[in-house]
Amino acid sequence: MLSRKAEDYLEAIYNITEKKGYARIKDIASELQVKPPSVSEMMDRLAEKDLVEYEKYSAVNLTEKGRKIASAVKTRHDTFTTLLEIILIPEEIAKKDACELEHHLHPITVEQFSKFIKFLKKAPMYPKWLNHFKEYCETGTYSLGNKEDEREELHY
Amino acid sequence: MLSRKAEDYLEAIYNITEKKGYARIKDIASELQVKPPSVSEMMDRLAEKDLVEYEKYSAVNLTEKGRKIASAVKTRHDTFTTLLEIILIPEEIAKKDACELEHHLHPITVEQFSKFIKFLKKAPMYPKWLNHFKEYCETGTYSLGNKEDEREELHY
DNA sequence: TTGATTAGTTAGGTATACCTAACAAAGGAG
DNA sequence: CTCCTTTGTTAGGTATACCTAACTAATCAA
Repeated sequence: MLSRKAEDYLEAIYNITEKKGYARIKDIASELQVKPPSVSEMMDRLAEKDLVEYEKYSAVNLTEKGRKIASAVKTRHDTFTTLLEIILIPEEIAKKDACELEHHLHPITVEQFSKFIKFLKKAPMYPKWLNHFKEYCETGTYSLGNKEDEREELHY
Repeated sequence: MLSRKAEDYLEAIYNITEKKGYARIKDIASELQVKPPSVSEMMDRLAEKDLVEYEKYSAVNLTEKGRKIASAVKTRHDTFTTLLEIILIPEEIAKKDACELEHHLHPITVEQFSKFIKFLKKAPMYPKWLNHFKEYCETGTYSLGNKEDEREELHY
């Protein structure tokens, strides 16, 4: 089993490689806010598990196996980013919290969150619904001006 | 700052104390699925931080400070249990995943999840809406028998 | 009240994941 | 082509959180 942190490193390498074609130790260190020796150490461990190709003093590449895991982690990450966006979490916080969420939840839970998001977004009323949630957050009520409206709009 | 695990121990002590009036080392160990020495060690650390009262060889009690933290963690736990229930996660998985979710998410995120749940549950359409989500999970569509219905019911 | 059982502690060890300080390799500029 | 800067590694240390094995305290039963 891969540790939470190992997954973080794979995802970071994946993102950096997407952006600039290759990942150096210092890129990974800066992405994950750790010092280079921590990265070196992790690369040794990931290389041992055949998740990265890594020659000392040169760039790091994901193996096919590593790339698959990274991409799965990224998908989970995107799912949770979307969810946090829906519940109106400020971007900076969402970024951090998506990282917390993307590890160690049961695959069924991740899948259900993903379905839930799709379910919400698919409904044509979704934008309106979202506004109502926004309003609910601000005012604590569903009220939309008058009771008639309220009764109407409650039907979400 | 308190570690994720320290919070787990506090919550466990809180739950056990609620149930049987006092918490023994072995109760905590069995609740958290660890061995007694791990509990002893953690109790020393929690006692040092004034979160538990702990005399060697006797029961453990939360201090006022510890009880406050434990109760806050429990509230978060309940929030996430409810959320996982809404998205139809089987109980056993939900139990584990709520524990994963209850730590280290930004307070704003926890608060918004909580508001989100209240928002969903407050709507009179909530039970029907839940059934539609259930159906969506099973069939992948909103269809409810015929197109007329579908158009109608899409308005969530 | 003593002796076995249960409960808890202590000592020592493991794994992860981080750090700093000191050293080594790579690569560009003169 | 050598020197300097940047980059990366190695060595050694820290903290958390777990474990097993061995020992000690507490408790209950005969």
